[in-house]
Amino acid sequence: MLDIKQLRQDPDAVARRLRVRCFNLDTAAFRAQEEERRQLQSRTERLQRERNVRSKAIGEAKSRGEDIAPLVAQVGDLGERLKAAKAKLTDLQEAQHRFLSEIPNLPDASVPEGAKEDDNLELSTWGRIPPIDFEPLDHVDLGANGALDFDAAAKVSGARFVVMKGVAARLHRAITQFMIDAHVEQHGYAEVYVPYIVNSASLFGTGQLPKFAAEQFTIAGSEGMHLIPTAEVPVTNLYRDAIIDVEALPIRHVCHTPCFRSEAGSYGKDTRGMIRQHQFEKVELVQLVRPEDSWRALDELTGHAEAILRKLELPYRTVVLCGGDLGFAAAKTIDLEVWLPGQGRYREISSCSNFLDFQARRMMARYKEAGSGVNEYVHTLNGSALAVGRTLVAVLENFQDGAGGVSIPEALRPYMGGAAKLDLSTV
RNA sequence: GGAGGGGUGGCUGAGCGGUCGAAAGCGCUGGUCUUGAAAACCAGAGAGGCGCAAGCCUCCCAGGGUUCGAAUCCCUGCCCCUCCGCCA
Repeated sequence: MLDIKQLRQDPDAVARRLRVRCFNLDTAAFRAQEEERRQLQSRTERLQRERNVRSKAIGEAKSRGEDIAPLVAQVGDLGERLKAAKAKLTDLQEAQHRFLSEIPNLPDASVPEGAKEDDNLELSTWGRIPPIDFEPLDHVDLGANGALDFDAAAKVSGARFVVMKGVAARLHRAITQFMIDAHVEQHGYAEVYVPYIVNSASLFGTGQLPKFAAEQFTIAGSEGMHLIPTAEVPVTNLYRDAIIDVEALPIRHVCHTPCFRSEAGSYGKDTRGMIRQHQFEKVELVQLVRPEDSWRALDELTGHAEAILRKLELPYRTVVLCGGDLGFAAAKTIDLEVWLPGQGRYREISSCSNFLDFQARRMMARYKEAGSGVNEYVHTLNGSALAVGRTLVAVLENFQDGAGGVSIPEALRPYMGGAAKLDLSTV
């Protein structure tokens, strides 16, 4: 949620900045709504004041033992007028709130202009794309002997699911454990376990609602309950409606959850393999920090995600998302893209964002500034570190030996019973 | 699923038709004292909105209702706790 004061002060400036992310802000509508709200609010508050004053006078007269009948008679239809004014004001305020709720965050000044993925800006690359002297297979072919069973998944569930078997399932689990341990032991994150079903208030807090209801899986017959699209939602919302002890900042959580996405509107995109699934696992990093620390925190958090790729010896590049590719709540996002030999290109494996106070304002996550005692919004950040399924794909494709086997990166071996090689020929 | 008890400020918790936005304790902030800290003492401070300001308005889980007036009474919903049942 944007600061409405900033909008009131200079709607055109806000609109200009939103154009970087290809969002068109209707400033005329806002101004009209704001003018009406202002008038209605002051009228309603005048009526409220009058009621308060009169009622108080009646109370005082009564305590003195005087006859209150004439005073009560004087009140007349004040109550009715107040009720009517209040109802109109409530409607207007709700409309304004809805309007405000659907405006995305302002992109940071460093965010490049651009409408789509191709306009993202490469920042750096790491690792050497391995010279493969055979025709690399993609993960679907590598797992074709049953390790990655898309047909089984289609039978029990439908499209965009996978069944992993044997060594593939174990590798998936190993990757997860390895990543969580690294963040807890080396990067200073506190592990949390959270519900996979959340209420609407939580989805509103992180920005998935009201605008992106179609992208969520909603539990039928259970009012307002949704499967989480990412751990970001339950973890960040741990601090909804809270005034956090300043000593507790920065808060850093690592959380492993499945993620559920309807992928509405992505028909025909990435239909092969497990790049885009309705259900996938992710190890997520979430930070809540003091406002002055958030940009540094974004660099650090991105570094923590990068550290995983480096330990896994996976070549990758970092890109900064252009305005048009930026998520609703983010002020800036750095994506990590891993090299996939099977596709011959880089694919997103992590997305690290600074939301500034955008989410905090939606969920009233504050801390009390020492000294001044003023309540300030925290800044929130999160990033995948990493998406587990895509990491599995990257390991399989980058470490394939050309003979149906896959060597296991050093870092994962302790989690694979010490094995150095994966045999995918049978399950 | 059955029966009961609750939801009040950062936290605990009192209030149960009118100077109640709310006692008290803890925690917090400033001061006194101290070499410094702790303790003690004094003072301050709930959350949000509108307004240049003076100031005004809202908020005691949420939504309705009764009333001149609701934290307080009534209805509905949500959530929590205890006991019984069922259960990984």
